[in-house]
Amino acid sequence: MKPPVIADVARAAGVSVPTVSRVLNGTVPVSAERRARVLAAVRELGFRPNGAARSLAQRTGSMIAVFSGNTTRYGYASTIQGIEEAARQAGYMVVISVVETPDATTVERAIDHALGQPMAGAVVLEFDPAGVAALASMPPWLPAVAAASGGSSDADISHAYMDDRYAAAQATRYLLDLGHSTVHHVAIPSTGTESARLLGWRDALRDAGVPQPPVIRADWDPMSGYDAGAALAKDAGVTAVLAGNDELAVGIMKALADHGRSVPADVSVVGFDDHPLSQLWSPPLTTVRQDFVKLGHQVFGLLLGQLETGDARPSVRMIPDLVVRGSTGRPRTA
Amino acid sequence: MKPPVIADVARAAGVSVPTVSRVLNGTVPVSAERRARVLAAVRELGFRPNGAARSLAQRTGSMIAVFSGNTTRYGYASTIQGIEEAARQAGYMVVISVVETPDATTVERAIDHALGQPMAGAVVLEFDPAGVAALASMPPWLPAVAAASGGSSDADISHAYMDDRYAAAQATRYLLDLGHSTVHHVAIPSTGTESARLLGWRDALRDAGVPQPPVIRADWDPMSGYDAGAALAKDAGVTAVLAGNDELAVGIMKALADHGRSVPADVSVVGFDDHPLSQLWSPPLTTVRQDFVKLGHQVFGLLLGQLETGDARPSVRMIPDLVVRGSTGRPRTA
DNA sequence: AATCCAATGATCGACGCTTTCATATCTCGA
DNA sequence: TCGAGATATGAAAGCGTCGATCATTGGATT
Repeated sequence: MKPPVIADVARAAGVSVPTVSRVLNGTVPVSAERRARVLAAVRELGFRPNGAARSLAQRTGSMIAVFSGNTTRYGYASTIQGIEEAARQAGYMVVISVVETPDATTVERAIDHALGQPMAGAVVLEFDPAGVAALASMPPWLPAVAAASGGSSDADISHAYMDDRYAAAQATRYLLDLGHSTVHHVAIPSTGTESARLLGWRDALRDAGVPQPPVIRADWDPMSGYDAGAALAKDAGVTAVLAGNDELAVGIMKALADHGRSVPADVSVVGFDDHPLSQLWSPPLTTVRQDFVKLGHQVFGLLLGQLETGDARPSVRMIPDLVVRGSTGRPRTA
Repeated sequence: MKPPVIADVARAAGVSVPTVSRVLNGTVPVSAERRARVLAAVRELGFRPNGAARSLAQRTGSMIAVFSGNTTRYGYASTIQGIEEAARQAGYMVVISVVETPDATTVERAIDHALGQPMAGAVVLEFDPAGVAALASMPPWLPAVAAASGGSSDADISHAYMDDRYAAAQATRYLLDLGHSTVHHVAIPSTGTESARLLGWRDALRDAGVPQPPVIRADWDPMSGYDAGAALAKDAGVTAVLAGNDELAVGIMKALADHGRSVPADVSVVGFDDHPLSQLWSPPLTTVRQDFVKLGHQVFGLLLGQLETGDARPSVRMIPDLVVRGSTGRPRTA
């Protein structure tokens, strides 16, 4: 049992192959009568044009590759969802290419693999070192854009980015304004240089002329937030923490609670991302809301523009906003 | 600037086009010296075979389509990750095709779109009505498998499934054994028939000869769990709740807390899925652990077997296990 | 040294679709 | 009524790759 091809349709409709093609693509007028015959044949046979042949003939694909790290993380999954929605709208399919580590072999393998297929363009999720490496290895002839958090490493490529540096500074200032003498930071893994969130936190502390506590490094696992929180809990001087993301914030809060320090009475905690569960926490988490789905829409829009006009669009900046909930308050002594 | 083609490589290496093809595919012996020249040319030009031409010529793709609902939900995202890992291992790319609703138009569009590309096979995430509908519309010539939770609607297609019915019954019995007089259930959206989780819950209650409270219907949004929890909180007779998933459980627990009922002292709550954050809750959530990543591996294995041997593999059953943490305990009066 | 048999390289179509290009048909104004 | 222009349609030529068929070379055999 094989799928029907265009010749089968042509035969069934009693027309030539190109005529069928013209009806399907609607570029050239076809008489109403033949058009009807063709459409009827298409429906009857359940014909679906062969994408491989199609992209071979018009030397352009209708798929876009998304290079991403672990797709189960909230920010990644949401951004991909946004890209997929926008792509589907525009008639493109999304191919996921996971790049787990930034080493050359892994990156090359992923790119080779993806670009072995007929791709119209690529979106790189430049949220981690692997993304940065992938971006650096993109072949020049492939239209590509990047979604980033806090600026891109590659100025030649247009990108949509969350201004996390600005937002982190804002969140830090908010804590400072509440009366906290300083703010600690538990950082997510960096993209090679320091994460924009860390940079913004540092900016705010510097501008306020406040001492900078040492950065606590965590990985993507919420449990590493727990470990960081446990360390923080032992230091009575800690009254405010900016977490690199909500998962980490949750781990931190749990550790704090387990060590007898209450949130927000003893310690204020601010997260990052506005994870769907963060508002259901006790207390509800104050966090920096990131609209990743919209970021996905935007970055795909950039790519689409590039695909249609041929030249790159200027980058798009998105500003996350602070959502104040129950996990932050004035320090005891203020 | 255009990507190099095989003819460019042949010219650069001073050999014929088929020779390059043979070096690349390694089917027929080629002299060591020419082979070296070809490989050098490939590397230098950055040549990558055109997938469209390739799949057209050998009429088989190296991509597999995954039909899924909203990809940001934990179970979906994790399963897709598992599929992607296994597929990458085996040299396949994963194409995401989101089917948002079960209506014919949406399903047809998604399938048309995906199958327009050269697909080797398809995996359907049969976790919701949209998945069921997608499965029903799969063309017969495409090798397809399904990942399901609690049995598949289609006996002709091999599937890997979590035995949620069994697991839900087990979890319910666990609560009953703790001394609760009955167990309430907040259900996730069903797949057309009732969800396996609901069925298992009902099994356990029936077998125990215990009255079945009315089912509370929720959707995928954690906030709908909150609403359900608020309703439950008003009924003093409620001492145990089996939630359709962890997100819902979190919402329920929050509502319970907001209404002055403590967990687990007043009400025991059991979740489903073992979401990464559920152990960091206060109290840590007792839940039914589902290894979705492994489910993804398994279901891809099924597809791969089918692709290689041509005939379908028997279905694979996976048994989730109950993880007892802090959100459950004996009822006050027991 | 002549013949035959590997071993290896080159030529020649598919594959399914799009896209010139040429042809048949038709319309309309002079 | 006839020719020019417009228009629908068909024939043919790729798109980049792979597989089968042919042609060639070198060496081994007698």
